[in-house]
Amino acid sequence: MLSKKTQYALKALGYLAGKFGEGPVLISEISKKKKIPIKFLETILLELKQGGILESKKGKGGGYYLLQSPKKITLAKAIRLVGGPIALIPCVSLNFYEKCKDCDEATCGLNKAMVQTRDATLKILEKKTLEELIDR
Amino acid sequence: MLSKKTQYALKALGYLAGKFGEGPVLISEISKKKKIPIKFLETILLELKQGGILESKKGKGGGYYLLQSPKKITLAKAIRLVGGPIALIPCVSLNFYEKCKDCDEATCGLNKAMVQTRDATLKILEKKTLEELIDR
DNA sequence: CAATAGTCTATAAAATAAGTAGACTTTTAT
DNA sequence: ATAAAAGTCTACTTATTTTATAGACTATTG
Repeated sequence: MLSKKTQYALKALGYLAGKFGEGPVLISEISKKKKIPIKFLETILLELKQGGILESKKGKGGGYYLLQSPKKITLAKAIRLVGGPIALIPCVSLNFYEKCKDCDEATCGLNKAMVQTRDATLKILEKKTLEELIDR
Repeated sequence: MLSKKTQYALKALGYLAGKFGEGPVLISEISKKKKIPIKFLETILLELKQGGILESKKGKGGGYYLLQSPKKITLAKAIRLVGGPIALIPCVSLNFYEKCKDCDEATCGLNKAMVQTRDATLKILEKKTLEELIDR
């Protein structure tokens, strides 16, 4: 399951995607519209900024905005930035790999099954973009 | 990510799958071979028994064993018994569904993307069985 | 220079996961 | 019968992660 934090991040990004090209959006506006606790949202947006997909502006007229077109940012990328692994077990994660202590990956049946699961998931999450998250 | 508990469960089930038809297997044996803390393993096996895929026998010569052929038990079933949802968000889970507070599922883009992800994952996890987890 | 709005540091509360201890029950073999 | 084996049950404890909050600080604008 995705953490609440990751879900908040995706909702916030969806909102920003809908406002792409319209200048900075207030944290407080996103918080209200998407019902995300504002302080928690602050840290999430900051993380996304440090991850390179958002930019911000301080002072009056400031806020957050997407750095690239929503079409250019995949869900896989967004999830990894705040939520970590997409794979179901560490020994099968591309971006957060950790070796299994007690099993040989070459012969481990669980490993094989999880690789396939990961690939199937990624095939979708790397095709879907933030554009798909815009409210209609 | 699957919890450690779920991973332990799958490893234990893989071990039992390899011994299918050979009578009860000691908890302590599984614990040693699969390096799973024995007390934790006890609770996991009990849960799997209550879930209907394992049976146990007490007393000398006792232990745990699979109730059906390893081929008959899918990974999806095993994961759900101990680990809960396979879907990435609750509003898209078949077995652990929870309604979203603030979004309409019919129009929510995230919902759509997650339904597809879930289906892709399930397609694999419902095909793979415990047989695949047997050490070679 | 005052108001606005994001940033940083620090912490706290809540939930979940992981693991342990020990008494209890059932079964088997002697 | 009875002792040993082996799973069961109840009740904790500890650790980790998640979620959330407070408040001071910094940058920008008019």
